[in-house]
Parts: sequence; C-alpha cells; structure tokens
Amino acid sequence: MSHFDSNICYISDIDHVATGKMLENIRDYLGTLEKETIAQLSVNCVILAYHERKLRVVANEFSIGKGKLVVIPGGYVGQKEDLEDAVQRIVRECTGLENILFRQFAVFGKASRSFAGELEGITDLESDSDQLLLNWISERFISLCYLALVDYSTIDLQPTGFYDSARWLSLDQAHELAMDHGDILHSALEFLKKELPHTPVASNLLPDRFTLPDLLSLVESILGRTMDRPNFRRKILRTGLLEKVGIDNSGKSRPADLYRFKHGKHTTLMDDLKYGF
Amino acid sequence: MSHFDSNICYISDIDHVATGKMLENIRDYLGTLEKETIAQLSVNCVILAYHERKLRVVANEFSIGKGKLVVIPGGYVGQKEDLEDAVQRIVRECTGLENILFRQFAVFGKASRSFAGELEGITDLESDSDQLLLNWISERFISLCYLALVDYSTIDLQPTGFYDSARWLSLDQAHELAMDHGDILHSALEFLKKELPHTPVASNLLPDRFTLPDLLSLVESILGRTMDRPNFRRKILRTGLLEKVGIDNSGKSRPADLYRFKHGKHTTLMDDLKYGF
DNA sequence: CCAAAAGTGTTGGTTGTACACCCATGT
DNA sequence: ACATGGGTGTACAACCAACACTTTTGG
Repeated sequence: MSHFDSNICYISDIDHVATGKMLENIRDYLGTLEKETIAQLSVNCVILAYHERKLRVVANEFSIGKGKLVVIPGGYVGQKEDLEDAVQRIVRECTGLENILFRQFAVFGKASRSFAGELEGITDLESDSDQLLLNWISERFISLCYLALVDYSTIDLQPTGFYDSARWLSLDQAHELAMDHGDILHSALEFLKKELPHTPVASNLLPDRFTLPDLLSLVESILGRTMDRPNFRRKILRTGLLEKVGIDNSGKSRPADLYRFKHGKHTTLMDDLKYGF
Repeated sequence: MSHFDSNICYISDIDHVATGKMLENIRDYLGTLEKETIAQLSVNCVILAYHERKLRVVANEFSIGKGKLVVIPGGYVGQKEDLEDAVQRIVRECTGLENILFRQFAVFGKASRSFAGELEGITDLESDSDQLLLNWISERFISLCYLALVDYSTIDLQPTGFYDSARWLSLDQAHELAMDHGDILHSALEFLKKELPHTPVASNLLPDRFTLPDLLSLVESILGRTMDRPNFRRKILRTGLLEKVGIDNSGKSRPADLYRFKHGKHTTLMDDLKYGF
C-alpha cells in the first residue's frame, strides 16, 4: 500500500501516533497527498447491504483531538487513477470485495462544504499533527458519491490498520454521520428507491439463495411501503429472472421455497429489465 | 465579469489576441484561474432543446493554433462558488436564461482524460500563448456533467465575446464534438430517455403552448421509437397535467388543439409524476 | 372531392389490486 | 389442534395495444 493509495480514512491512523518526528511524517504525507492526488476532490462510497430485514450502510470512524467523526467511506483520487478504480479500491479496502458493481448518483460540493464547522467545538487539539490534520480536512471538498450494493453475508468488516473502526450502521443511526454524510446517505436511498423498479438491484443485496418473503421484505424496506404478498410473488416469477433451487426449512412455520437469480440475469447493477414494482 | 467567473470557453477569446504583452496577461489569467478555481475540475452542461422536430444541443467552438475544438459548454468552479451556481452561470452565459432546472447525470474522469490527445496533430502553434493554453488544457480533468432542458424559442445563442462561436448541433452532428464530449452527450440522452417516463420533461423543452402531435414527436425522438397517436393522446390527457388553451391553425391539414402544462405542475425537472410512457 | 393529419371509438388481452382460501410446519 | 406464515385462486378494475373510424382543414 503506497501513499498513492491513501484516502481520508488513513488519516486517523496517523493521528494516533505521538508527535515529534511523526509531525514531519504527517507533513510528508499530506505533501504527498497534495502532489499525487486531485486536490479538493474525494470519492465517497455508500456501501449498502441487507441484514436481519434491515438495510445497513458501512461507516468509518476516525478521531481528531478528542473529537470523533463517523463518515461514509471515502478517499482521494490518484492523478493517474481512473475514478472507477478509486471506487473499487475504496470498496475493496472496506469490504475485501473485488469487482463490485456501483453507480455514481450524486455530487456534493457546496462552497462551504468542509469538516471545519463539524470540528469547531474542538479547541483541545492534542498535538501539532491534530492541527495539521484539522487544516487539511477543513478545505472545501467536492465529493463524488457512488452507491455500491453488497451481500452482507460475504463481508468481513474488520477495521484495517488505517481506520479507527469500521462498522455497519442501520438507517435509523444515520444521524450519527458527520457533516453532510447523512444527506449523502439519504440521497443514495432515494436514488435506490427510484432505480429499483428498473433494475435487478436485489441480486446484489441478497445471498445467492433466498426466499421470496426475504425478497419482498427487502423491496418493502427500500420502497418504504408494504406490498401484497401473493401479487408480489406472481409479479416476480413472471419476469423469469428467478429459478427455484430448493426449500428453506429454517423458519418456524411453513417452509419457503428457495430461489436464485438465473445466471447471467444479474450481471449489471442498473439495466432496464423493469421489475415493475 | 471578473476572472473569478472565467470558464474554459473564455480561453478562445484570449487565444485570438496577439502575443507580446498579452503573453503576460495569459500567465496572469491562468495563474488567477489556478488560485481562484478548483483545480482539474470542470462543470459541463448539456443544454438540450427541441426545434423543428429534432433535439438539439448547444455547442461551443474555440481555436488553438490552427486547430479548432467543438465542445459541450463548460467551465470551472470558483473556490467560493456552489456547484449549482457554477451550472447556472454557465447556462446563463450560453443562453441568457436564469434559474434553469438541471440535473447532474454523470462524471467523466478517466486518468488519461485531457485535450492533449485531441491536439497532438497540431505542431504549428502560432504563439507562446497557444503553448501556454495547450499546456493548460492538457491537464487531466474531472468533468461534472449536468443536463439542462430549455425552450428553443426563448433562446438567443449570440456568441458572447468569450467564445469564437456558439451554435446548435443536431444529434447527427455529435461526432464533431472533441475528446469525449460526444460520449457526454450520448450519456445525457440515455439519462433523459430513462428519466422521461417519470418526469414532466417535456414542459421544459416545449414552448408554453404546444400541440399534442408536437409533444408526441418530442417523446418519440427522445425514446427513439414511434408510438400510437390515439393511445398517446389518451394517456397524456389522463394525467390531468395539461389544459387546452386554443387551436393551432398553422398546419396544412386539420388544426390541432393547443395545450399547456397547468401552472404548478411542472416546477421541477425530475419529480415522480409517472407519465407512464 | 380528395389527401393529410387530428381526434374518437371499440375491442381484446394484460396487468394491478384486493381478498378469500388452502397448505406445511413447529409447538 | 392451533398458530404462524408460505403459497394459490379468483374476480374486478385499470391499462395497453392495435386498428377502424370520423372530423376538419388545404388544395
């Protein structure tokens, strides 16, 4: 992992090292960032998954002084790095997943947009490095926002050495997000809600094999309204996208049929299949 | 108009002035751009209109050396300028329109993305200022792309003093666009095609009063397929968005009814009214 | 009168919606 | 047996698509 691959999350790592010679390192580090990445531009990835009948989003935490920020994972874009590669890199670092499907859904870039306001209360910066970092993240930033849908069961969210921590946030914890990252999440959910009817979105959020009640519950939590179970069943099966692959006996009532998406029917995140919800 | 408001189109203006003392001015100008705008970031506006039963897009042209580039209008973002304000500014400069509705639909930012390749053939740069400009626009750029829909009849595309020229391009002239600007246009049209069924898009592209055959023709050219006229008519009128306001006698056969969008029914570009095409 | 283009009517198949009902399991 | 939740059937309304038909203009 070179400095070139650095992203905002790494900063927290450095922040936890004592001052002294390290101060120089931070200068070097920030200097390198400045030279090898695009200034004032960041990529943020809303990584959504579905677990225990709830949508969840990956959040990262990092500390500065005695303050702590909860953010949507993000990072910088290398001068010689494609935007898409930057997104893949960030998602890989957070989840271990390769070749994820994702979509750009918004750009956040108000003139006043920085972490400065967020950190106003923090007058007790503990070190010069804190001050350096504060200056750094107080710049105005343009965030390119991407949505990635992942299968919760395949992900190990071990915080890497670069984060203080990484964890799943359920949507009712969105208010914990710093700056406008709550708005970013909200915007992502609106985007998903709008795209859902035209896309095999669910194939990215569910495990390989799933039941129709699970799929229904997922769709309901995305759309924010309940649907008629029998009608939903017919509508989905009519698309011909699913095939029955067994029976799920884990429930405590009548077993549900297990389905999977037919191979090749869910290779893109946003095509135009028209589920027709 | 201050340097702070500058955008890529202005460059052509400067380019047309002889070298000498002007060379210093260009240095100053580029230096100012560097300080007062966000580096390597630009905003591009696909400004679409509908005229004579065809979709058209605003293009700008500027010269460098003996080369000439046709581009989608764009510009830089001031350090203290909101992204949305930059879009408004660029659209205003091109069309004279204020308070346009628009939507961000894509970001273009490949690592190799610059005008350098486009200008490789041009070895006969006429002046030092050309060379300066070439260097400037050979940087890697991230383009935030916005779609704006406008009413052709209200627009005066006089090239301002800042452009060599500005003109309407019909879609079959898209290949004239430099670099990846043809892709940007294509992406905008795909976006429009996808959003159309959910949005009162037409209210932005048509004059206040229009006939249903006109609207049908517009929809057909966006979707790229023909539709059944009687069914289209019923579907549209059923929405309750239109009201009849007269009769159009300009045709050479049976006159068509004139309609307009009911007030307040077309204030947003992209809401969720579901035309249901 | 005829051609051209706008507008109306009709019909049959498809889809959406609401709800009653039956079925398979755990307790 | 009963509660729970999964799966099936049915009936009506709304909608879509195709196409025949009527109306209003210009030539």
